[in-house]
Amino acid sequence: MTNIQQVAKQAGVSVATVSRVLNGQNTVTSKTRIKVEEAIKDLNYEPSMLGRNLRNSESRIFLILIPSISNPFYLEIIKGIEHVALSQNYNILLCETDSNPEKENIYFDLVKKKMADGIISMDPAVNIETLKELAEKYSIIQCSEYNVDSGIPYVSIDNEEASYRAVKHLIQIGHKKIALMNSDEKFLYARQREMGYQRALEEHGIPWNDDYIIYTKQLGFEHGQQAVKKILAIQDRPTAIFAVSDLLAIGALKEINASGLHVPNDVAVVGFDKIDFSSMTNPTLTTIAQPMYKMGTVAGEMLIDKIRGNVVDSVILNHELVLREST
Amino acid sequence: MTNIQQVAKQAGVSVATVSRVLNGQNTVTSKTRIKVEEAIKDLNYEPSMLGRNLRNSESRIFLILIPSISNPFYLEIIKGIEHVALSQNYNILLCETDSNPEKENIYFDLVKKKMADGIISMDPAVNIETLKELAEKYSIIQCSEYNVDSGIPYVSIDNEEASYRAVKHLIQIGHKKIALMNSDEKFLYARQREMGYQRALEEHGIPWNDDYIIYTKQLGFEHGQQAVKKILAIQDRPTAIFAVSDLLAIGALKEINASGLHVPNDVAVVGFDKIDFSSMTNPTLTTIAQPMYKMGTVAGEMLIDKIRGNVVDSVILNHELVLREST
DNA sequence: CATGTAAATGTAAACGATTTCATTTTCCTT
DNA sequence: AAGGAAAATGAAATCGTTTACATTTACATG
Repeated sequence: MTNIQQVAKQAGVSVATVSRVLNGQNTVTSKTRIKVEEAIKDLNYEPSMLGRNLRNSESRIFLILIPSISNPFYLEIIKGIEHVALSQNYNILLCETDSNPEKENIYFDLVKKKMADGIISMDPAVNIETLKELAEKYSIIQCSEYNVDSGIPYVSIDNEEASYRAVKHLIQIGHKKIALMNSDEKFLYARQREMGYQRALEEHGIPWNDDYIIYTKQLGFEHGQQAVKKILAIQDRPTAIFAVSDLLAIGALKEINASGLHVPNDVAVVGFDKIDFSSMTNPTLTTIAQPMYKMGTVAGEMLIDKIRGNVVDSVILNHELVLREST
Repeated sequence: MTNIQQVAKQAGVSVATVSRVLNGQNTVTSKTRIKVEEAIKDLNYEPSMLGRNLRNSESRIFLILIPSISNPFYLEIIKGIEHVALSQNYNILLCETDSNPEKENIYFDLVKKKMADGIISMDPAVNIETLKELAEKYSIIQCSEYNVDSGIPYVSIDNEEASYRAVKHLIQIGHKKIALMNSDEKFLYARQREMGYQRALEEHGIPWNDDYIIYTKQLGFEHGQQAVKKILAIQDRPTAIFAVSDLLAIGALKEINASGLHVPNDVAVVGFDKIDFSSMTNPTLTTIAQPMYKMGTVAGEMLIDKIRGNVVDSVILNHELVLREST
């Protein structure tokens, strides 16, 4: 493996000069620059990031924490992050935590060991105390999932408002018996979305019905199936369901179909996230579109800013209600 | 940031001893080991991977090349790779190439720059010449998608046999007019699966019909929709479709439903890959299960072997036909 | 107690880049 | 041609580890 010394020797200059050429500094005569460039080509030289990283005390790697790689919602965000990262010569290390603290710690260690320059956390189950502690010494951004008290900058949408709009839509097309398929209330977004649901009902004078709110442990397809069974079994059956995730909604869709009921005639369904698959179901799913790609790019930019030592502010992005066949 | 020097000073030993404690070498007295461990705790010391990586000339990072992060097929493989990687203190850098040579090169450069210790390529569109060249100097494994001539070790399944089994299943349940929804023939797996299709037909004396073979540009949902439209428009309409990817099959499913036909009564559908979503569709999809997780772990182990300088052999894993509602 | 051997520890040189500061070269001015 | 300022280049330190080799320590043996 050829190194910078050998290039310097071949070109008849010092390593400092080679380094300057490598980094495009303009204090190099074009004559010597050419000499160096030829030497680089002759020797097939590729500068080692290992040396450079040590010297610069950086790894040029972002850590991205996601609960599950199988949830398509995150993929689009990741693409956004990646775009920004690559453009600034960063790379991303994808870390699936499975909401498992042990795995989480493996990845946190990575930043302590200087293997990563910063973290973008999208894990709602992340140990917020650990994260806070880490944020004192390292650059961290929360994306989509966040915790205000932590003081860690975040990028997200207005969950309360989005949820309000979704439920209002159901009300406007004539529904009064609207179920909420929520995830665990320990998550901020779950509480926010429930508040939006509540506000929409109140505003239209629809009485509150505890039975209409079902909590699921996770956001997966199967959990949607299970939850909808409970909903369909309610005596005064709801005519509409608002699910806080597309995967839940798709699970519901499938189960409603299976039970012989028709979507949207018997039961209307609204999802949340606008994942790719939400347009592939039968019927296609009305859903709240989060600007996922944008969220990714913003998070990426925020992290770079933070790494550079700047103060960064949290950002709230706009969402959108996408009307499709399920309502 | 505290370094090994400071720990050594605090513990009253040399850096060599600290390093030995860090790496669990047994030539250290338990008395001094304890001294060192206390110093580490006192100073909150975390060894820097940057120094260590430079010294060891390694990055402890795997590069994983996938065409598209959105295709769930790859996710399961990645989980397998990750499992092995973590257990051996490696981390994975996920690289979505979009089958774009430019992006591919960005990532290839990473291994040249020592930012990665090896590559697992799953991209069928990878530039095989570049890969071959790279494989002379660096550790590379092909996973799922491969090229025999390249001489680069691979792990995959027997595509021809899998395809044969899928088509045979359709024949056995009474179908004679079986369409093949294939991807571009430039891919080895596409040619292999077509051969299996052909063999099954021949073996059962079913005449070949060129019209029944449709090629799609990509493996996405929309491509399945488009392709199935062509198939349904054929005069002598097929009663069964074998699609070489679940996403294609799911697209077909949706479109067949939309056209008022029934699956499997009017048209039976078989997919390939057993992605998570294939059990969420209506009806659920009969498909070929590839041992994706296993493929990942094997690929990971092969790569580690290769990095260590061993000779590694290619591996063919078993597949499985999963019967569900669509046939 | 001296001696030899094995075990424990230390010294210093890598690894491969960047960068500060010192030195040399260039080139303009008189 | 001499002098001086500015530009180009070089020498050497530095980043934080690991490890080959040298040295010291511990301990058993005669």
